[in-house]
Amino acid sequence: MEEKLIKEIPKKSDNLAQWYIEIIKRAELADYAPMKGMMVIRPSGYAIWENIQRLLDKKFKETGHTNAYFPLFIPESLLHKEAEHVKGFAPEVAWVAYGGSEKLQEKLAVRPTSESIICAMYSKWVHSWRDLPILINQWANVVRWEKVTRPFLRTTEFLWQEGHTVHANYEDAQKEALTILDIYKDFIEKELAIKVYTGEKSEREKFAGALHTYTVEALMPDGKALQAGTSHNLGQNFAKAFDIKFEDRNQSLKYAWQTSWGVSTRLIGASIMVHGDDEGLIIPPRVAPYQVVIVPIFKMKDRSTVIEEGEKLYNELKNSYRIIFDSREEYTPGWKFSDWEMRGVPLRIEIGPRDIKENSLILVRRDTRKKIKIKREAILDKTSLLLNEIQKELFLKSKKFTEENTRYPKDYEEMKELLKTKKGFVAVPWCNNEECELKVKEETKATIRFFPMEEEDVSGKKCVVCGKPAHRIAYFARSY
RNA sequence: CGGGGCGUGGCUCAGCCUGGUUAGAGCGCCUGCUUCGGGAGCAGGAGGCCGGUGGUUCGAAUCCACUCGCCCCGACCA
Repeated sequence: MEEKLIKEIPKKSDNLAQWYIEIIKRAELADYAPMKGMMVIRPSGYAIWENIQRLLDKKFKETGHTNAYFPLFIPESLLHKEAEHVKGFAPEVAWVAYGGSEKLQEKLAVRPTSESIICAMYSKWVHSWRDLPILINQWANVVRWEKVTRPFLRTTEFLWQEGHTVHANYEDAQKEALTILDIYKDFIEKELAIKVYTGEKSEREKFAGALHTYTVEALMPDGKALQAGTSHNLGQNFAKAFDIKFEDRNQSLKYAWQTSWGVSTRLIGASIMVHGDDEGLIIPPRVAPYQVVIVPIFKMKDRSTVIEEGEKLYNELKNSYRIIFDSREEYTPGWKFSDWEMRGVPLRIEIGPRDIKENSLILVRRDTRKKIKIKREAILDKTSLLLNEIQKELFLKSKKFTEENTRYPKDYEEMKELLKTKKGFVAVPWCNNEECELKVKEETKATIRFFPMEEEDVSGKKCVVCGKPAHRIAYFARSY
């Protein structure tokens, strides 16, 4: 039992990076495509994404957003309209220069994000204050020519949603950006069971062309932070560049205020890393492709009875849960146990002659791997109860880890020591000076991940690096 | 993009240093029988232009050059 069953995969605790890519391949979430930096999201991985889409999309709709779809290609001239934006994305844009054998008059960028093409359309659609707000989201793929790639965490092409909204004033845009930030936090904590911090990005780290960038940051088991989602108040930067103007109630012409925000398939990567263990994946019940697996156990003479009872059980549960009945005969029960554990199915039901005779069932939680014997008739209640408990406890575990690895050093020396030995987040008073930020980066490789949303009182406190009066609390960490 | 490592059946690898008939193992896969409450057993079987290109040689998985891909560690990013 204590012996490691998954062969050929390093222990998560020994080598997170290796474990991560091996488990993705073994659990068939994704596979490497024959092009550099690209992957195929296989059915098991895509099912998680579909669950993420379904749950998030519902929240977007509830808050007044609608979906649309904009083109994959962006003419070079459009991409260049907002100066900061181009500068930020230029190194990682893929270009189309030919249509068939004809050289194009103007190169087309494969969208690295869609601000420019969407803003070009918005400038046609926005005329009056009555046209506002525009609250559009799109589910799409984008391409960024990254140098270093990792499945789900950073690939050349990835799937995401990007919301793009237009408002009549700063306050409305700001409110939108923060509403979305809350949706992201709530979603990641409740559905993906990952503890996150929310905060604002520093000038250096903010989105190219944004006024404010807000972020949702999660801590991975190796102590590195992962940006799990971002929400930007774009101010009027894009409106000015793309000429998005409207006439307000007082008949004066105003530039519009905008936001954009997104989360990507990176969330799947975060979930894999945060919850998995040496036996494989642990997928939070709320997004698991299969929430329950039924494994029948039988000797040949019991076969038909057990299969029959198993099917009955399956039929009872199939309308309430995503469930699979693994009646394959070419594998032994023990093999199936390990296989489904590796694939991260949160709950397993074992049914065999003994259970049928005793009118009972064995349930096994993926996270604790504890066997629980229950009355046959309690199965609906118990399934619901256990899935909820697993979901909750996965989050509590993530929360505990994140909080235990968030530290408050007294001075710069201690901060450097913590970043070197313990990793995780360090929260320190900060002067808002980029020089100090760069110094920390140089000496510790850590960057400012965010300034927390809940403003802390820093009066009388001094910047941990330079000793000048502090403006805010900053959370530093090494990051993905 | 710099430093390091690795490419040999589906997977993990041996063979390479010191070139020489038919390229090996374990796992997986296929067939059959027996099994089945934590990765079952036996018997038989299929599957490989040794990442690619070029060179050296009578002869290359093995030596040389180039190239592509993947992983790890650093500089940039969801």
